[in-house]
Amino acid sequence: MEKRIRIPRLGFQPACKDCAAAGHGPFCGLSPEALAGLDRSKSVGRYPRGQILFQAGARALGVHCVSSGLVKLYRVGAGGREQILRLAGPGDLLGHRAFLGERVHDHDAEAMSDVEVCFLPAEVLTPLVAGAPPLLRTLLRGLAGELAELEGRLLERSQQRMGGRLGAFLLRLAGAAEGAARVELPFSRQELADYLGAAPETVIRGLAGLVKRKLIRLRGRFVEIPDLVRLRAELDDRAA
Amino acid sequence: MEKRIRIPRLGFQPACKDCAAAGHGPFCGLSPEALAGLDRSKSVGRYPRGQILFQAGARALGVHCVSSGLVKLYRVGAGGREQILRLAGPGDLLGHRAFLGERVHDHDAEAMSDVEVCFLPAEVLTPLVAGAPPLLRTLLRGLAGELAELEGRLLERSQQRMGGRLGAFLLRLAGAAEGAARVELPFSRQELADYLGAAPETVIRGLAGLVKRKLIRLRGRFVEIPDLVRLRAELDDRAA
DNA sequence: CGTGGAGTTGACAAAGATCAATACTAGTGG
DNA sequence: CCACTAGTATTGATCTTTGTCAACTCCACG
Repeated sequence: MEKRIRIPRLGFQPACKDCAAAGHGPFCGLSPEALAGLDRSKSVGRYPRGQILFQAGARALGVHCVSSGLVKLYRVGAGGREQILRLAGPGDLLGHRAFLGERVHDHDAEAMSDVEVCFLPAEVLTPLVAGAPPLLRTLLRGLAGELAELEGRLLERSQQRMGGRLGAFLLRLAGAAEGAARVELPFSRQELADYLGAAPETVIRGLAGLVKRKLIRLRGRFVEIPDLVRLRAELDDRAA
Repeated sequence: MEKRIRIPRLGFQPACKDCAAAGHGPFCGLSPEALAGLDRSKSVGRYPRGQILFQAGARALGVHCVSSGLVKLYRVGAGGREQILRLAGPGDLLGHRAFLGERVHDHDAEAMSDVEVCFLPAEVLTPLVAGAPPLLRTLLRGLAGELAELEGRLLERSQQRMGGRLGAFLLRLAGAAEGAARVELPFSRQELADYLGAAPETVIRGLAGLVKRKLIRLRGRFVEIPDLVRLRAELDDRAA
């Protein structure tokens, strides 16, 4: 998001304190010793434009920190279209979410320009995190999870129409149920619309569409899903 | 997100360990002593449906944890329409973002049903966070910031059309500049579309529209904004 | 000069928004 | 127990925005 990429072509290794000095790095508040420690344990990679840094599904082996250039983080939706979730510029972290939260990357990272990226391996970070109070670890995990969910909704919003979004939402409500399910909508129609980002009428028509295709039945505030497997399948097929 | 609200009408104070036992609370991994400590320092509030727990702009005085019922977190867009960002059910935290990150709530919280909500005041939490390694604090702050940004994009996506979203994006690129600005789009048109969640043609037409209204000028990859104030004003006015 | 890829424009189709009318439903007061 | 009313849900008609597909332009590069 910053003005522009200046490749420091003098030093071999960018020093963390330079990133921190720029003011936007994640390590701003750290002591000089801590920064020097980071410098010792990190490695630096240079990647050409177009290079993939990691892909969804891969385990996080550590955390990246962009030194120069821009990296795009994106998810690929059903139709193969990308949703760019975030741009990471100098001082921004990559892969921290997977590392802190859930083990596995849920998006891809690709260099949009030639980039220089520092890498802090798990060996360095794990003890740091392990030593923290459990409450904080829990908070980190929680925030990572919220972020993942929100990114999912952003993807959904741009790449699915109402039917698909509704179906996905109902499946989330149904949770891990098998076979059939009966879920209570915690919402008025207006609120459902506010959640899904649409007009109430559109939501109602979406529901009506699912009913017509016999994927759900409406019983007031309750929704019956006679066949979860079929609903899931229909959603995967096309944007439904 | 869970099945339904059961108000435990026996005990006066819900115990944290009960939340944790349910498996989804944020305090699952904590030791029994730690949980008991939380119980001692927390207070419990009961609110009727429709009650506002906090509003955007208010300082976070601590962190809430839902014990029973459902709370909706939402932002209100320009036209007064709500975008629901998250539903918080039993075991979910509220207001942690503002507390950990930025001081001030950036969304409202309202009880969707009668709710029971525990409150952990800042006095209890601050020392806990203050004692943590700075790196973790930084990570927490970073994640909180990412969430805020993403929520902003979700709101934008549902409540603004292409012109507005483009304008907002350009203003973000321009950053704190005054008067006029000239920003470089770090994207191809296709990538810009992937970022904004639209077809490339729609993006181009959106840009063309802004050009026609003389709010921007296109110079290849660069965009000139002759009058930032005017652009901002137009965006605020209507969904533009 | 071609040639290929990105960018742009136009014509048309589809999804969604908006506005107005109608149907439900739950609560209220006879 | 029956209207009556207010609020919510639903439906229909119509308009706007966006997506899709195809043509065409504009460079950059060989």
